[in-house]
Amino acid sequence: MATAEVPRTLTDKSARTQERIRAAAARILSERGIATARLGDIAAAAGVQAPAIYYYYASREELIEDVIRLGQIGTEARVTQAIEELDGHTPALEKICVAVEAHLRALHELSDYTTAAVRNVGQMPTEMRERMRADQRRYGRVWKRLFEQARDQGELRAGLDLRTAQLLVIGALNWTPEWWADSRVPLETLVTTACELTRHGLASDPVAP
Amino acid sequence: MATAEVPRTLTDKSARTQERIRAAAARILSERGIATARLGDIAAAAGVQAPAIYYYYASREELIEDVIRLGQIGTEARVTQAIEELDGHTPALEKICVAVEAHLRALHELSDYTTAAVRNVGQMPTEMRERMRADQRRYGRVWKRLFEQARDQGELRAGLDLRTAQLLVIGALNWTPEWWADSRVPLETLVTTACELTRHGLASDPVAP
DNA sequence: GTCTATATCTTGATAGAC
DNA sequence: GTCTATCAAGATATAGAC
Repeated sequence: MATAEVPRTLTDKSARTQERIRAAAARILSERGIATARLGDIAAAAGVQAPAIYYYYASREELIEDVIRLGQIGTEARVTQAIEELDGHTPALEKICVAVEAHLRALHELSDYTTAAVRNVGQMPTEMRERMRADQRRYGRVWKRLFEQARDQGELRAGLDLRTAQLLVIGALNWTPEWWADSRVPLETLVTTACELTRHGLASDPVAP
Repeated sequence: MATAEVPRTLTDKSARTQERIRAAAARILSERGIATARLGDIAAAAGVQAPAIYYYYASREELIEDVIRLGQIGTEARVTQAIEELDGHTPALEKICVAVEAHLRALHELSDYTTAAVRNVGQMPTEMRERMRADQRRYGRVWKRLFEQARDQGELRAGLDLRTAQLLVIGALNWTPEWWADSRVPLETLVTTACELTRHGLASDPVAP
């Protein structure tokens, strides 16, 4: 975690203040884009003055990167855990559905961090993006493995371009923060619809209900 | 078109310069986000100095809004035209595929305007977003009609939430600018994969190849 | 029509008091 | 640890020459 060099324990006031700042930054980043997220606004939302942020972070960029990274890692953790909890004999296509559900729930249930990460991926300055690349690739490989398993077990429709299909599915999920909050649709409906679309979209055979 | 109040014909130098400025803004907005798009960079890309922009636009915001609106309208025009060119007896599900293809081609073939529009939808300041809402709703209704037709003709799987399915499909397409440029996949592969996923994802019956 | 020069405003960041 | 006060940088926007 990229904090300033001030040593301190997890139980004191300081840690709570940093958490407030981080959470405020996550909320603002999840609503607006990186560039419109002003330090002053973040500080106000956290109930401190702007300079207080510099006690915890060396720069605005460091704070933003911390938030996005936490969101990224949090999503991966959720999805990975959901998959690992599955029975060893679960069909690969079913695993993909579980990943779809976990990714969606991370985005909309877990916290502002995940939404902040997704909505700002394309807006990161170059160096930040490069530092983040390793995390992104690792998460991408989680999905890649699922798709390869499904293909190897003959569950995918023949001729499907694996990588393209994978990125289209993830894209459908990652775009949901742009519209779901305004919609009157319950999260359950979003989850089941996304699973249905994905399963039938990818499956080689008509899918049992 | 939101230009300044200086009257002039379409054939003179002035119109060409404005077009250069607008195109430069579109390119920069399609690469970075709204907030990192500096007026100076746009001017440089257009081959003028920053103050020259104010001969054509009253403010930075007006220029950006012009670009996004053109992209939005351009996408809708492409999709609408592609659908209207179809034979009257085309199945509704096939129409949706044509819309998917047209939307993707508008994004990746047509111009920077469309990509600029999609990548910056979520970053617009409040008032700009409100002014743009009518255009967005109109485009949404184009898709909505397609989905309703498909449902009414029994081509959609029963129990599918129409609006959610529609927004997931469009989301998958709108997210492609985040990754497709780096990918080594030809546009044709992207188009056919997206059509396949959509068709099988939505269809009530196994789809003929 | 487009430029140079400059005014003005916003915001990230620092200094130092408490 | 957090604040007030302030600086420095960078951006939008304007004035006025050409």
